[in-house]
Amino acid sequence: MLDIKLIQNEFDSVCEKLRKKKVSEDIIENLRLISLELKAKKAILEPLQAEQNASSKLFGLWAKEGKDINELKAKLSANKEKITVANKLVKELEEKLSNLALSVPNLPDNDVPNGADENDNIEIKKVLTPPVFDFIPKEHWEIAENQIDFERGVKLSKSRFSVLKNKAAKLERALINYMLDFNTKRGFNEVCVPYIVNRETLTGTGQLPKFEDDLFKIEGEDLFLIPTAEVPVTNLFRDEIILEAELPIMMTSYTACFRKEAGSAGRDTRGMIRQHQFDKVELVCITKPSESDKMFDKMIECASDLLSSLGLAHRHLMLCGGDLGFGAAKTVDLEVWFPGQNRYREISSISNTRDFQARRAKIRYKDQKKNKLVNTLNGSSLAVGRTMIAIMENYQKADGSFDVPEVLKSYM
RNA sequence: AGAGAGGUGUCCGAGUGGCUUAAGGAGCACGCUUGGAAAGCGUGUGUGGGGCAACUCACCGAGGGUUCGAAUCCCUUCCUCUCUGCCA
Repeated sequence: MLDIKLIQNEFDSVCEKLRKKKVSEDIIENLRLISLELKAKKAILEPLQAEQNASSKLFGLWAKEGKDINELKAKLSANKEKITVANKLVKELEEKLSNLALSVPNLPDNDVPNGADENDNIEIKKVLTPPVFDFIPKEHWEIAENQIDFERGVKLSKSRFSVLKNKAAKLERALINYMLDFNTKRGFNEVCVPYIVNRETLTGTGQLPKFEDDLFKIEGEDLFLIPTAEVPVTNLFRDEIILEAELPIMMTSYTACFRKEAGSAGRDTRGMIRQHQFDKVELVCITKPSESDKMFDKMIECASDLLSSLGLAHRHLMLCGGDLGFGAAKTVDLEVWFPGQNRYREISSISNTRDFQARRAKIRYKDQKKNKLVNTLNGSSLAVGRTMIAIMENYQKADGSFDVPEVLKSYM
C-alpha cells in the first residue's frame, strides 16, 4: 500500500513513477480525491463526537448532583443522530479508500529502467560460461524419462502436476537440504511455516485482494494455499512492533508453492518449468529502511553464489518497470542457462518491496520513541524444480544420463 | 467435534456502565549515581489519524447492537487455554 499522504502531497511525482508500471493516473487521482473527501467528512464528524463525549460526562455529573437532565438528554439524542449520519459517510469512504488503496501497486525505485515487458529488462552481468557439448543437448523431459512422471502426475491431479521418481526424487530432496544449509551459513535462519494461510496474511503481502484468481482456495473456508513462502514468512511479523536491536531479521524457508497459473495458458506446458505445485527455498528479510539496499545486494549475492556453487551458468537481470511485480520497488531476476532450450530461464527473483508490504501488514520497528515501518525483501534461493532440471540439462552426458554437482554428492 | 474459561498497550497484568481520555509492574529511552558495570533514584513511554503545538477523534481479538455515556451489558464471528472425543 502506498502512503496516502504521499499521494496528497506529491501527486505528480507518484503518477510519474507509476507510469513506469503502466498504472493510469485516473486511479491515483481518484484515490487522492477520496482521501481528501474522507478528511473533510472526518472534520465534520469529530467535533460532533467531541461534543457528545463532553456532554455525556456532564450528564453523569448532573445526574449525581440531582440536577434536571431532561434538556441535556434531548440535546444529546439529537446530536447522536447527526453522529450516526456523519459516521456512516466516514465508514463508507474509509472502505472505498481502503479497497482502492489495496489494489494500487508499489512505486518503482528511481533507478528502475523504463520498459514495457520482459524484453526491456537489462542484463547486469553474466556469471560462469555455459557448458559446451560435443552432441546436441537434450531438454530435461528427454533426459529424465524414467525420473519425472508427467502422465501419472496428470492422472493423480491434472495438467501441470508431475511425479518425481528415483534419482530425481532424491535430487529434489538433496537440493532442498543443500540450499537451506547454504543459506543458513550466510546468516539466514531457517523457519518452517504453514502452507495454508488466511485472507489477512495474503492481504499483508499483496496477493489479495487483487490476485485471488491466481490462488488455490480451500473449499468452504476463507483459507488459501500459499503461492510462495514469502507470504507466511513475511507475515510472521504482521501487526508487530519489532525492537530495533532485533533488526535485520534474515530468514530462509523451504515450502511447496501452489499457483493456478491463471494467466499462463499455453505457456511452458511441456516439462517441469511451470507447475501448479513446486518446491522453493525462499529468503525473506526485514530491515530498517536505511539498510534494505545493502540487504538486497546480499540476497542477490547469496542466490547467485548458490547457483555458482552448483556450477550453473546464469545471468543477473534488472527488471524494467513494466515487468515489475505488484509489490516490488525493485527486482533482480537470476536466469540460469538451459542447454536443451538454448536460452536462459528465470530461476530466482529477488525483490525489495520497501515499506509497501510493511504498511499493509503493519510491520513496524521502534526507533527511539517513534514507530516506523520496516522494509521487507524476498527472493528465491532457489526454485528447486527448475534447479533440478537445470542440473539435468547442464550435467547431461551423451548416453542420456546426467551427473550431479560435486557439492550435492554428500546429500544424495 | 462437545463442555468450561478467556482474549486489554512492546510484554505481563488490573479493570463488570460515568474522576479509566486503561491502574500497577517489566522492558525501553534520557538523566543522576559509578573508575567502569550492575543495583539504586528521577523523568518519559500504548497504537493510528487530524497542518500531529496546545488540543482533539478512534481503537481494549473482529463485526454489529443497547445507552446521553461501553474495555465493562447483548448478539454474531474468529482465536487461545483446560477437560472429553478423534488422530500422525
